[in-house]
Amino acid sequence: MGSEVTLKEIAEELGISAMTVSRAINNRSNVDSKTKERILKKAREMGYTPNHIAKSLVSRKSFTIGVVVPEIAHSFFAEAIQGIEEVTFKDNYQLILTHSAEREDREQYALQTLQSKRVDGILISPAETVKDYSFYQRIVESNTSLVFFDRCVGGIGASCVSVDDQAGAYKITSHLIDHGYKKIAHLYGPLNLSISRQRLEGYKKALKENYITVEENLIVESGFHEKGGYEAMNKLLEAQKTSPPRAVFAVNDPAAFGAMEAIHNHGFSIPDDIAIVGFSDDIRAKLLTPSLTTVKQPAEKIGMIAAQKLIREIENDTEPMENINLPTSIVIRESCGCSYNN
Amino acid sequence: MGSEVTLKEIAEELGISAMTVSRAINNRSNVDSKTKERILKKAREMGYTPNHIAKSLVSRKSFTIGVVVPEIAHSFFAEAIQGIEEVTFKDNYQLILTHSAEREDREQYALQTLQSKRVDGILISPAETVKDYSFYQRIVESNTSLVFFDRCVGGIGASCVSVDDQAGAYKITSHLIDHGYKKIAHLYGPLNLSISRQRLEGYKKALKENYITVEENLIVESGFHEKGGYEAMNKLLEAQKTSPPRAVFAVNDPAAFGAMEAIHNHGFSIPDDIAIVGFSDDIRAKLLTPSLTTVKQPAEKIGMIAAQKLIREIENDTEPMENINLPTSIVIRESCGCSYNN
DNA sequence: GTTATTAATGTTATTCTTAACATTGCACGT
DNA sequence: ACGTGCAATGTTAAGAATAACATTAATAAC
Repeated sequence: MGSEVTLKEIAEELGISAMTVSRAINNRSNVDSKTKERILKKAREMGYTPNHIAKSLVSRKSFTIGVVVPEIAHSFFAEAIQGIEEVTFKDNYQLILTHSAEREDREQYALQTLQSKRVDGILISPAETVKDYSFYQRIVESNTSLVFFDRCVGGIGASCVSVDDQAGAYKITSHLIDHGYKKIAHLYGPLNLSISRQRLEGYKKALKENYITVEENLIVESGFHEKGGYEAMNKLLEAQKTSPPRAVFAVNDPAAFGAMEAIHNHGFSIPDDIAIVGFSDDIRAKLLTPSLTTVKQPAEKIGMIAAQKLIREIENDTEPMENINLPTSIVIRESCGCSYNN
Repeated sequence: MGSEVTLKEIAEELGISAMTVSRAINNRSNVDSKTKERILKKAREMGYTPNHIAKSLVSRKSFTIGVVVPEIAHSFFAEAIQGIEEVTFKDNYQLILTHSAEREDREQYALQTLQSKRVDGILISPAETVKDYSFYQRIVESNTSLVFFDRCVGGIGASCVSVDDQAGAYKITSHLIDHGYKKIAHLYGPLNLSISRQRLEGYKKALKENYITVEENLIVESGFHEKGGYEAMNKLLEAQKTSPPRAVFAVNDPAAFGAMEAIHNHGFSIPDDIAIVGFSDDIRAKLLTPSLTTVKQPAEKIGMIAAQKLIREIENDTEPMENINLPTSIVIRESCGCSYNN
């Protein structure tokens, strides 16, 4: 934050008041066109840059949006952030980016900092470990706009933009059933997050509608990451040693990647012995051998729509709370047992 | 930016001055411990959050760092950003993230906005189209710390953190030569960026040291992205129809991905007909068939070191300008012709 | 020629916090 | 008892910009 030129300094140079300079620079009416030109010229010469900090203090508006994600370097979030930036850039908002590393304490710290910076609104995808929602509640009550994306927390009056997780899970589980598989396992995510619950529901619904009994011992918690997927799948294969599941639906692609490794390590072949599908369409899904059949989430679009919703809530007090679910599509590749070219 | 509690309001509630409240909250000495407790209790009750905007105005320091990248969703930059955030988080700086979409006008606009927001420093990886460096010059002169990362611009007195591109290019080209390949092409990036020039130099150096003539018609511009790599490789294969190159060194992995597609489309096999190597170790490199031999850049580490350097420059006026080159390592996979397991 | 009107510009106060200086009041030494 | 010293607290101004109100000067209207 170098020493910068101020309106007052321009005014002194020209022997006029700071107010007139302010008016000229903000292109208000009621400034003589000659004066205005003199001012703009001098401002350029002196290298004036408006001070948004002072502006924000006066206007009580920062044109800044806080973003909190569990991981920046995960392709879904990186793409979502890119979508968010695309929208906020157009509307002249800046982005303060923080990441929680899936830790509740870091997330709370980040939220506090964002409030101190007086962001106009917050976009958040909560850490998977978060149990205490009172923090979100307080933010909403404090009159800072808050929009969840991807991972939603209901019941606190904040909007959420996500995909129709249940429908996506239902569709891809049905696809496994269409292959003729009966013994289908599910690796589920943290149940405090609605996306995990929704995907679990979609899985169960597909089984029930096809008269397949839901077996609780085929439903194992994996979390959202490779390691958890690997461990969960190992556990499942150890427990079901005599008759492993014929197919697996993992809560997301990273968990599926981990599970695939476990399946290989147990000497099974994918998809001939065990088929597997994921959820996300991670950038790596199509490159694996075999490539992973999965549910495509429009990550960038989720980011864009969430940002648009947030900006509307910031700029319009009567904007209603809303849950927006974008449609998913299933991406058929090899790991489900379909033959696949490309 | 909701209506928030101020120091003054706390002070009025307690019938004391705002200054004392400020002192208590900032844990200064010279506040009676009983008073302090009363203040902290009341502040908690009233839900006080310090106003960093007002603080910044007084202290002329924002504890904010601007980051400008060409693309957020490219794995290298996503990882670098994660590294940056890791460091800035520890030192209590916040990150304002912008992306230029490889466009000079957007980059300049972003830089202007960052200056308006009075960031304490800027980390930038310039867009590949940038021709005019006077903008960077002015930022440095205006006394805002500026550190380049990955893509450097020399001669304007700003530090840069990158990898030793020339050495990396030299190593991987030498590896191709060790395979016995003689006719080795290079797809190069925008030459206004030093990383492109350095990699080109490393390539040439390896050829020369091995008494292989550098043939200009084997050196084709591809840019940094899939599409450019695809087109450049096509062009090369059309031009050299009778005797295609035996191996290709692409300026980065995305360009290599594009080139691989072009090679396949021409009916050649990788690596048996044409070997190819890249630079970056993109998250997808190991998953391709064949997997891509490449130069590993420690993306997250580059981000961390760049952030550390910037913070040192912000906090210490005498911190010297410095070019930091992190070592690269080559990652042997299949596309170079090595057999490879894993 | 005098007043009404309005465009152009200026002044003051405000946003929230804190640095710098000012004041109060108590304990202590002699 | 009286100033000294210091801890605790208060007051004022500053930081950059702007809203709200105030003033000036010039033109228009009669």
